[in-house]
Amino acid sequence: MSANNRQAHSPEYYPGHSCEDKASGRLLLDQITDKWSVSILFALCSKPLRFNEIKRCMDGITQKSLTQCLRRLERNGIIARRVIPSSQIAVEYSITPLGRTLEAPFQALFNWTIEYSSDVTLAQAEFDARTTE
Amino acid sequence: MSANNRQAHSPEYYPGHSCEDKASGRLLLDQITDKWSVSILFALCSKPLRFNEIKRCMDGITQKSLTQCLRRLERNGIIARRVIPSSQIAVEYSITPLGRTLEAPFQALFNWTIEYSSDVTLAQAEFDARTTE
DNA sequence: CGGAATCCTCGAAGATACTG
DNA sequence: CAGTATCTTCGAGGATTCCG
Repeated sequence: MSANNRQAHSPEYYPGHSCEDKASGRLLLDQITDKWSVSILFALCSKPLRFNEIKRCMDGITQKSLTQCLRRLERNGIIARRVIPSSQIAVEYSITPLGRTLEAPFQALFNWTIEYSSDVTLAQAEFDARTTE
Repeated sequence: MSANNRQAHSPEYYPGHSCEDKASGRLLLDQITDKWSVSILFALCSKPLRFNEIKRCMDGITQKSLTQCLRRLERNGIIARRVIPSSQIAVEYSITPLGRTLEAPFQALFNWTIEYSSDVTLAQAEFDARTTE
């Protein structure tokens, strides 16, 4: 807001929040807006899924990446991991109440991609044409 | 270098079913939810800024990363680049109408990080305690 | 001032193999 | 089935230099 002050080492250009909010906010965003997390969260929003079920949805993901992503989401309290004892090991992942609170913001972002994807595509084409000539 | 040895990374389009929407949506999300784009967009929401002004805001960003990020945002039609002829070259970056439509979804996400950061921190502490013992 | 061009590193992500 | 354990590669990102 009132951020006309320019300093070399402590930029204060942020509307309404302090530097720490901004930095930690971005750090947290990095944790949850990565390549797969949004898709995984959406998948789990409808119903709990098992490891390989998720893997099948996220076509192209490796087991390692999926494991890492699920761990991070679990650590951040977004999803829950439940081991189902049976003849074959089964692990069910489900969304937590905290994870539910992310559904709306993510949906808003996703809706944006749907609504404006054509505008973006058009802008890309124009940019590419402009820079190729 | 030969492309033979290189594993083509898996195609992102999947025939037919509902995952396709999410996949393409994710591709677009990857373009705009990267490490710096959100912060840059927020910065430009208040007012247009010049290259080094943005650089000063994004503490820690390198010139190269900033250039790449600005190019991508410009290509996607989110921001506009305007060269101001003067004794010294000046380049002003501003948000486009299309970019404006992203402000609300991003703000929602950012507000989430503010609102629930303590919950996440708590979840992390519990997870770490659980997995250390 | 606002970049482009190089060089370089370092860690994320892939491939593969093994296990409870 | 749901992972772990290694090894390797590869490319994004940092540091530096130069330039209109």
